[in-house]
Amino acid sequence: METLAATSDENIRKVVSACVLFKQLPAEELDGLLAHSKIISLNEGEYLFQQGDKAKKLFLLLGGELKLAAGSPSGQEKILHIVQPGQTFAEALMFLEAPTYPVNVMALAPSRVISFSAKKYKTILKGSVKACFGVMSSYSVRIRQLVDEIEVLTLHNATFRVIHYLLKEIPSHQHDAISVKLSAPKNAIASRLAITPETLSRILAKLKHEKII
Amino acid sequence: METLAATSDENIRKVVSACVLFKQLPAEELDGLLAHSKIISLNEGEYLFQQGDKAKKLFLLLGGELKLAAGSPSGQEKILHIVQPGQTFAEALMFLEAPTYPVNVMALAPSRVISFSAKKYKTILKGSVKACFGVMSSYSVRIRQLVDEIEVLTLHNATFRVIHYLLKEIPSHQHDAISVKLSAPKNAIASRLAITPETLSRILAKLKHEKII
DNA sequence: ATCAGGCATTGACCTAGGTCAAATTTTTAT
DNA sequence: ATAAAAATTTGACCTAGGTCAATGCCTGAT
Repeated sequence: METLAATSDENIRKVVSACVLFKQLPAEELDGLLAHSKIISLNEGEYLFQQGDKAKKLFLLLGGELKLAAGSPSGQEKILHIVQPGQTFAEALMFLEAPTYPVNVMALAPSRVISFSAKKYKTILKGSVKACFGVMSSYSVRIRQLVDEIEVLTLHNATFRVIHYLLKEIPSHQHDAISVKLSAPKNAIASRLAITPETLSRILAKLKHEKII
Repeated sequence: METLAATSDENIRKVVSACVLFKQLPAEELDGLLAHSKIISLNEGEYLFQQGDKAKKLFLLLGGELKLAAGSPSGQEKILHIVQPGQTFAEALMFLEAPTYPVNVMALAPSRVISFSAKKYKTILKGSVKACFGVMSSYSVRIRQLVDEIEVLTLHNATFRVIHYLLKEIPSHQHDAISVKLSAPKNAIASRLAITPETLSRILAKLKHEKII
């Protein structure tokens, strides 16, 4: 089940240093950071943290799958992001004043996460412009994605959003793809697209009927 | 009409160096940047750039008011941000590969903008961790705002969004405020909230009727 | 003062997509 | 293999908010 599982210390180091936020760090700094890091295992359905908790750490997913979601008082929730192994998250809060997580994070599958002290990481950043550039790049990308998402959410209807999502799932080679394997449970996709599972089901049925799928 | 108008070179320097992105820069670097900057005047309704244009500059609004908006093929548009004097924009694209503006920028009032070369600015950044920290902080804030906006757009209905917006407009002192002066034309507010002007009008009427306003 | 061209409001109507509930399929556990 | 639980699909219905069109309201120009 675990594809990119980082089990040994050796592997962990490799995964961590492959990540934009860490790849520029000199070896000894990385060691210092790793020394203070903690590995957390989550079962499916378990929460890493909740919306509103004080944000003092940043995380990297080693294996499994996580969802970042915001909940409304009325019980609905919107998935903002699904984290894949090798990706960091909660790293954008580091520079805020008294940061609080804006989402809660739940494991969609048994997962392993490594957590770093935001403070420690910032200290290291002070010594490395290159590392700062890594952070700035990754923030830029995130901002772009968020702006695009707002655009799609507000300017396009549900059917368009579904098609848009499907197209992005096709791995670009084989443009005339026959079948797309949905990488996530349908209700998660629905939440990402800000529609109900029922609507998603109907849209897919409609597309299957009248278009190519 | 112009409140924060920066007319003289003296003033411009002050406005620029008051901004997070520039305040950490050593004087000579700032001079270098200013030497390569250009001041652009826009009449109401004029565009600074359009969605899709190559992004090679970053901007600071000196005076006036701008809207950043994305347009859909069907002619609708969604205002993503209204820029006030002293604020920078398009700065998040600097670190992307072959960046293209994701929005178009139009003046809502006669405006003056100063533009800087993104490349030049990045070069300066390489020499100053402090400046990098300014950039990272400002990106963080932006990311947080965007995440919050997605949350509000997807999890709350139009009425809630209007109330939410109105509350943010009240300047925090005088919590029992009598009258709020809308700082923008109604149709701009509607677009920011991703609703039609008609709906906004109805919601305001409804609130006026049954609640305090 | 008067008129024209925009905003803003109001009304009538409509539709995308939500809600609730039942039926079906898939998954998981025994 | 079989039962129980969960996820998905389908159907009937409803409502928030969009669309289109008419009307009133300013503001600035003649």
